[in-house]
Amino acid sequence: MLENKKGDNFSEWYSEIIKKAELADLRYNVQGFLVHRWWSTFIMKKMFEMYKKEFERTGHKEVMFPLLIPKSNFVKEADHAEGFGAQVFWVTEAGTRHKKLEEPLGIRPTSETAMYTMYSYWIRSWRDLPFKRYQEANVYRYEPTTRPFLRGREFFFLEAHNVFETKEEAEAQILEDMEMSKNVLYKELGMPFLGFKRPQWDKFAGSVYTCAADTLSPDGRALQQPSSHFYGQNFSKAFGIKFKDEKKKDKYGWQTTYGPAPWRFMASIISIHGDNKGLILPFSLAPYQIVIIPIFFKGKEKGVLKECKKVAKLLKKYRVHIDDRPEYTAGSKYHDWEIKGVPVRIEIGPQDIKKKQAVVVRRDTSKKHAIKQKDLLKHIKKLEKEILDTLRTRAEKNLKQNIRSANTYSELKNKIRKGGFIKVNFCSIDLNGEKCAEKIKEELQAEVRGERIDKREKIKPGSKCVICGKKASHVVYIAKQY
RNA sequence: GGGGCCGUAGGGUAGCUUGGUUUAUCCUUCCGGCUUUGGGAGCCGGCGACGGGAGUUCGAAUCUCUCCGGCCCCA
Repeated sequence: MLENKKGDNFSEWYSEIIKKAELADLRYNVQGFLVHRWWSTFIMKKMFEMYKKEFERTGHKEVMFPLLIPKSNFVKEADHAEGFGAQVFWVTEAGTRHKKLEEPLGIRPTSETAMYTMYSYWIRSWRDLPFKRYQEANVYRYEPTTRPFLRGREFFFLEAHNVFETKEEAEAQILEDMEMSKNVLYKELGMPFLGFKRPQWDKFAGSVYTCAADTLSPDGRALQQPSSHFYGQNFSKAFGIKFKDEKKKDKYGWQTTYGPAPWRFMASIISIHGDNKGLILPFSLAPYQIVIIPIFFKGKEKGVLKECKKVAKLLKKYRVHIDDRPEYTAGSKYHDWEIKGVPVRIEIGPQDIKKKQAVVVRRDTSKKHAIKQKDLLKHIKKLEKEILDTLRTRAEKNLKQNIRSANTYSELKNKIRKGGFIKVNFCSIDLNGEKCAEKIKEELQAEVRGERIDKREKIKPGSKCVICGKKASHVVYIAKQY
């Protein structure tokens, strides 16, 4: 059992789990840069793999771009340069004598300005389009405050950068992005989210508009997961990404990007699925999917261990680990693997050998069953699916319970205190709604997350903005955020 | 970016107010040995620390400044 309870003190619980599950070591002395231990590294690699599969399925090709961006590239798109300016680390000198570089090199805070100089060389014809590329890249941002897996100065990231012939194709990509988010986050990882089109005042620097998936943290705050940006022709004009169309005319490409961050998925995995015993991992992510604990009794160690190996062999299609450390008792091993979130534990002792069975304990419900060895593989297969379903169902129930509506400002004020998403009528998610959003920010410390894009929500005629009382044009969701 | 708290072995702590009998407390981890294992076992022995720098002082874990790092609340 952890010292902090998830429900009582979420922040402390979160820090404790990171330490005790050996996800990260916080003792490295550079702020915002995290040392990842093997357990979290393995989990993140799995999430990268899942995403790479999605990218390949949807016709993206993988590339690798340099970390450093010359200043002259970085400033080409004015809004982007302004939006990211304060967050860029600059490399300005080299060597023991600190020789000054001729041009400052920015460490990518995101890779638009690295990639698009090359895109302008590569894209010449309508035949080159659609042009869909992605890369696995760490990005670096000088963030004022940092938290492990939530906000870092080094951020583990995938970014897709696509170019299309038409606006319509580009906007369709935003929906495909949302589908990828759903496939990975919801289907594979059991993490439900809401898809939003962000208000204009909250869009990515350089974009026309931004869409994003928000998960809900157990402390009631929204956490932005993958985001997509529709760039229109902002970057293609700034970087000269032009092609000849079928009528030999020069045209600028229409662009989108999509950025899922497995690093931040870790934050949601921990907080959404974890409990007071520690992390809970679905099979797809668990470095060890099954841990076998031999129950040694004096003089019977060899037989028990042999039986464990036999069972491990039956389950060889899974990542099985036999924890045969003799210097620890069974009980302490249970705790170790519970904190780390191993989805299934199997106990094998002299009793089980006699009965040709194994004791199977699932991490999500703590239910314990003795299973005959001949049925074991089938049983685990079932558990693999059931555990993911349980996690997803639990999370979904929690999300649904935390979406509420408010018709008046005082109702909003009241409900937002408990956290979650509050659905309201709102004047506008264009810039002229910003004043109302600022009021929400100042008085309620909450944000307008935007209107849903994964679900059509029409506004009823005659509806009024919950803040200013003027005619409402959007149904928006308001939440406190990370 | 604003505010608050904090930094003593691998982890958690006592000591700090009032500078000096401190050879720096206790628990845990770790190492060696014995013993034990169905929900955090026990005994014996051992290793291991005052975040960095500067200052005040006869003397600094203790006071001052500064840097680095961490946590919490808010933006």
